[in-house]
Amino acid sequence: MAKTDRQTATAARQAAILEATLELVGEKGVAAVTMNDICGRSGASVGSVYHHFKDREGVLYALYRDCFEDCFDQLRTAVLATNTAHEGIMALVYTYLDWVAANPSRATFIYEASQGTLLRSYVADIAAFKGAFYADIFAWMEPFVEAGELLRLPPWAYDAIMMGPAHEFARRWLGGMQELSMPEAQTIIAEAVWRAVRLD
Amino acid sequence: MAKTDRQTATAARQAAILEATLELVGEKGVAAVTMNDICGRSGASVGSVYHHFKDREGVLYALYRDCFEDCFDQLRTAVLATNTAHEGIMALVYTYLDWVAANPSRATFIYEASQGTLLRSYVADIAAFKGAFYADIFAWMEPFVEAGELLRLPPWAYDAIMMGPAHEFARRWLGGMQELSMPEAQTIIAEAVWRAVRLD
DNA sequence: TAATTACTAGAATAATATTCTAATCTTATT
DNA sequence: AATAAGATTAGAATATTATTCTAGTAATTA
Repeated sequence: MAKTDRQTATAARQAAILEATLELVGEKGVAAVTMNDICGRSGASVGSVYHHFKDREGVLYALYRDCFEDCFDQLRTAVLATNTAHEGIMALVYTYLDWVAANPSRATFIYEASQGTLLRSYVADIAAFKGAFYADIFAWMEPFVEAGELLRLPPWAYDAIMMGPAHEFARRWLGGMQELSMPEAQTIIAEAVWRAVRLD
Repeated sequence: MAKTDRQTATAARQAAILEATLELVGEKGVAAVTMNDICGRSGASVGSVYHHFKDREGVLYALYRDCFEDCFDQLRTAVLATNTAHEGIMALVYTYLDWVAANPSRATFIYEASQGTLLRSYVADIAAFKGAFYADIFAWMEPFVEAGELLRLPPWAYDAIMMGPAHEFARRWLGGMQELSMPEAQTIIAEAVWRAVRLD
């Protein structure tokens, strides 16, 4: 079923709006991006933007979701491809920080938007797709936990312990501290996480 | 030198404005708090608020600073009172999460405001007082590093590794997941951090 | 007491998000 | 091909909000 002209045009316009928003957010930060900015940069009229998205928050949510999906896909692929607990944990940290380095404006936006009440109306949806991702990761971990290679912890604790350090570093790196060496950080953080969760 | 009437009145008004802002931020999130809200809740007129603070960002910065100072004071006191590396690391994590549990709206606000570009004009000031805090903590750690009890790492790595997991947990706990047990989290996270940074 | 400075008030202005109405363009149907 | 239906666009009108401005009041100082 080939796409109609309208369908491709619609997709293109929505993509243009989101792309413009991402650029602007990278330049001025979420809080400073106005609907006018978005219209100007994307070439869409006010009416057009409000036709495709419910409101400003709707635009931001769509962008948020796109960014998250991109990141999650890479993490999932990298982790599920490994065969040992150690490799998997390493892959998680390394791949995440690779993604951050490769997509700084997306990463910055995710951190800006995750926090706070910017996407208040969408918390349920966000929780849903994050949950789906973690379910995959937990499924990957379970055999290693069962085999006594990884600590058994409540689910929220894996998130905090395995991703907390990388997030903390990424926030700082993105916040203008890019002279910090990403490869060095990947090694140090991944090994620290491994020490925290390995069992033997 | 006793305070004049005016000085106490000024301090009271500024405190009222910040207190109102904290309440509002707790109720609706930073992004949704308007100057009108702040005036209404605090009883100050528009002119008064703008007399005491440069602009909306200025109000938020003052509140941010107050919150941070309160938290830092407690952490510093708790950590500097310990005598072993293990006790110090435990105190850091436990005290921080105690503070979060005791001051949920302040903690929420700090997370909302640290991220993103909300306090853009004040990044330098913020970096300065954060830096002063970390300097104290590093000074406390140094002897233990020297003695081979704690890993020697670049400074940014201590922050990421020691505080990352607690921050990650706190963000989630504050974001409506308060059924997660804080005491359990304190134990699990503090021990994980200890495994990550101890040397012997 | 007079002058100065700090503070307050709220109307006026400016910047923004959002809504609305009327067009135009695409697709499906005949 | 003509037409109807729905999707999309445009931009003016409205509403909300931050900020500025002007004039006043109260406290402090000389």
